[in-house]
Amino acid sequence: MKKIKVSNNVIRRMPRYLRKLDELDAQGISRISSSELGNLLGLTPSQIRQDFSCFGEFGQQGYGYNVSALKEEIAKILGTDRGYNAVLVGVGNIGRALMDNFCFSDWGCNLISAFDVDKDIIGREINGVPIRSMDDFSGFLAENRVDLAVLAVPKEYALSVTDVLTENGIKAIWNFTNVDIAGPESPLIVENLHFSDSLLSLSYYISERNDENAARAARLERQKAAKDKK
Amino acid sequence: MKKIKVSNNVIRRMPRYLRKLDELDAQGISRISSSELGNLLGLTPSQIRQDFSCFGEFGQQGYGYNVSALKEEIAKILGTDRGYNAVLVGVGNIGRALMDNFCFSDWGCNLISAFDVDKDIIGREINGVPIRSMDDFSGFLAENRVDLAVLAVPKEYALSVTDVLTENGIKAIWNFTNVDIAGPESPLIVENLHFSDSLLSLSYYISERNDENAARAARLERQKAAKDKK
DNA sequence: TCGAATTTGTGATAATATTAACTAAATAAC
DNA sequence: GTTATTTAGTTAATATTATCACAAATTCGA
Repeated sequence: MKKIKVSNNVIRRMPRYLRKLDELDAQGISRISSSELGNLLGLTPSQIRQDFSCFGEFGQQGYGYNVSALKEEIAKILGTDRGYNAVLVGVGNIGRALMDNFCFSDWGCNLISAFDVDKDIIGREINGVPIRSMDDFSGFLAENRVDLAVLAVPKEYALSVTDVLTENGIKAIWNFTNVDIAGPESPLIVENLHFSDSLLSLSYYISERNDENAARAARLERQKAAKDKK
Repeated sequence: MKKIKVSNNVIRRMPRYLRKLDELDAQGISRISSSELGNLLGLTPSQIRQDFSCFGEFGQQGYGYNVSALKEEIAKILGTDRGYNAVLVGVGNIGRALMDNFCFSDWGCNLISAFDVDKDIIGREINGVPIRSMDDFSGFLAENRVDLAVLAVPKEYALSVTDVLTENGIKAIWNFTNVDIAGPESPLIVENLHFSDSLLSLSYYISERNDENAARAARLERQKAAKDKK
């Protein structure tokens, strides 16, 4: 087991492993080798073994990995057993969708409160989670451990609300706004879900494929023309 | 300008450049150097120049880059000028949030229709976008060019709906379900927005920092104890 | 107009990340 | 019980990515 800092790329793959293992476990599959897992995920067995080796030895030569044990290990590595408390800031459309649909507890997080400025929804509850006024934010934090804030306010407010969060001692933010809320120097831990970045990447890949197809078609066309001439 | 295949990492950075340039442009800043941009984004100037050099020469020695010209170039690289048509499949919470809040046209996409199976919402319109029945999906595709589908159905239906989409000739999917809808061999272009993966990464980084802090505290504690003893 | 100061684009280099090869342990077959 | 097979963990090799360094082009103040 290596003890050096684990790279970003590895961390980004761990949740995928976890999801796949969950799926296999649900299917009643109890044992898997690195090559089988690699086939399922489109990764090389080497990479999988190397990734796991960052955190320990979870397999058995000649056997492979026990699915449910490995699942537990990875879940633990990712911190799902730490019972982090989250608050949602901004109960607009996205925030609402998260409260309704996203099962925080599946991933070891407790969504303990939501906050908004809209008087019409303050005091209500969605899925057992109360919506409080931003005025009560600081007081709430004094009485509750909060490990992360889910930022889902309209983008115009992203920066000012981030200031409020940091002033109140929030150290980690799950950012759904389309704005970069922390500069390179910031001590905040920020995880961005920039929808537009994602869509633009997709747009690029579509364009790339279209261009390839167009080039291929043009080549065929030229060949055909040359043949007809002859 | 290099003509080799542009790497994934580069593509993932391009949208960030675009967003920052948009911001600078809105602030009336017309000129920027790679080092200034690097400072804003936490990247090295070299990397920025190298990234851009994959696509052409957009700068000017001794001057830097013209913000709005560069913005246009990058937008074009990402395909925002191609007028891609998108359809939304699944008008639940997330789908609804996208229709209400996400401005597809800002990124060069036209959301031309949504589809769902819920009779109560079929026939309605949100933000000018009509909601149709999945029964009409195939017919709609016959009459309209559709470049990508936004998949926002409950995860139980993710795979079966993906089958329907591919059967109907959809080649690219923006996937909001928490499920991997395409294996390694699939010809589909899939861009995933796995919320849970993102949250778990955040959870890891929080845990990592907590552990570091705990280790530091323990070290100080030991030092203090040793000193007291003496 | 000139010369110093900028700043790009790029080839060379350094650093990372991935893949392959190897070793040893465990299992399965006979 | 012995042997062939499987397969993890690890070290080495390869490939990819990021950074450095510098020539060439341009700007800008004097």
